Amino acid sequence: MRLAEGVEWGVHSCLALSWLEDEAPIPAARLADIHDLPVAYLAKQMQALARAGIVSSTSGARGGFRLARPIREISLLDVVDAIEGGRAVTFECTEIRRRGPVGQVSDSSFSAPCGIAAAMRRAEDNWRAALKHTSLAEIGREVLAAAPGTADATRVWFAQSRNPVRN
Amino acid sequence: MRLAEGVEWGVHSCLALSWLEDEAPIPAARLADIHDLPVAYLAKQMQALARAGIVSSTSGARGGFRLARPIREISLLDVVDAIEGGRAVTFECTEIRRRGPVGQVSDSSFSAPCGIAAAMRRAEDNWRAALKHTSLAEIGREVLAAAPGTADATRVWFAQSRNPVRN
DNA sequence: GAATAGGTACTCGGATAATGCCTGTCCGAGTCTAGTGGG
DNA sequence: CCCACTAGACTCGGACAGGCATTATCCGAGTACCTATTC
Repeated sequence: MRLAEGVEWGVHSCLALSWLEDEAPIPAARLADIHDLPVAYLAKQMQALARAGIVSSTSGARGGFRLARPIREISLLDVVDAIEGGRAVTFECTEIRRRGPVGQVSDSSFSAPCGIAAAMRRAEDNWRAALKHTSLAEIGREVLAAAPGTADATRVWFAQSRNPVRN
Repeated sequence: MRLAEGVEWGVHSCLALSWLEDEAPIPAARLADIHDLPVAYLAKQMQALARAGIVSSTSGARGGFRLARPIREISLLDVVDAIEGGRAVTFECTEIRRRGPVGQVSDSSFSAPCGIAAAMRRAEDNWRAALKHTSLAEIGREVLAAAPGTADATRVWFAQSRNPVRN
């Protein structure tokens, strides 16, 4: 069970967008350059973030992505759900309790959810609660605490490459 | 992100083993019959449980599986880790923060873990703690509360099919 | 000189292949049982 | 009658394919900008 790595990309990209607080949107290609990621695939993840309303997209020349709301109002859960398509459900009960001879014999009403599913649901709720409680702003602070120069370096690199030399 | 469905099978099988508290081990084929599961694949899951020390296996005629310890001493986390092979890690940091131009520029020591990984780790710890706190005995009680006849039905069916008619 | 129309380049968006993991299956090694023959 | 041996069958264990989700990619639709032409 592994979370899609697009989550990591999405969070880092949102952090970069917050550091590059600029009036102009930033295209996916530029965001991909920052972390040396596959352009097309990151673009796909950004589309997911746009659909979820985390970032807003602008088409055409000088277009790109920008944060749709302050980064402190974006939770880690928002990004996870956006990338995973809302199906970030760790456990899906297949109701095998109903199958087989025993399931046939005990005709009990299965209206109550399976005990396994209930327990898994409780654990998953804890997981989601922790993710919801964490904002990208907090994560950004942690990232900068570990590597303080990152934000400035991002800004410097972006300014230098703003008008790239054409061949 | 979906948990392997073998987890559900493993838990139900362990519950069945606890209900069929018998001195004799129960072969995987019999366990598979209970819930109408693919025999070979369930056997594979049972092997994983055996490797993890949750059940003990006996080879040869009259062989099979039995619980290695009381069911109240088996946590849901034990089963999840056993089936998932210990790699039930929801998030794996690929350290993209080091890649790309910015990562190169900011030569900061990356000894501290990435902020994203840390936040994910906290959420995952909550998840694992909830799973660890839940014993299969509790789940069994919930299952029986929902469908009270299950345990008896399992015992009856097992006794009836103990000496199956050969063709 | 200013405005407008057209062309061009750039960007997102969704539709389309390739890869890896989970699912599913098979056969061989080992072990216990049961039957048989001998003491 | 009891014991040892042998043959048989049963069970687990690990090695071997198939299906599907994730990963990765591409091309088309739309938009803004820039340029050239006209008034």
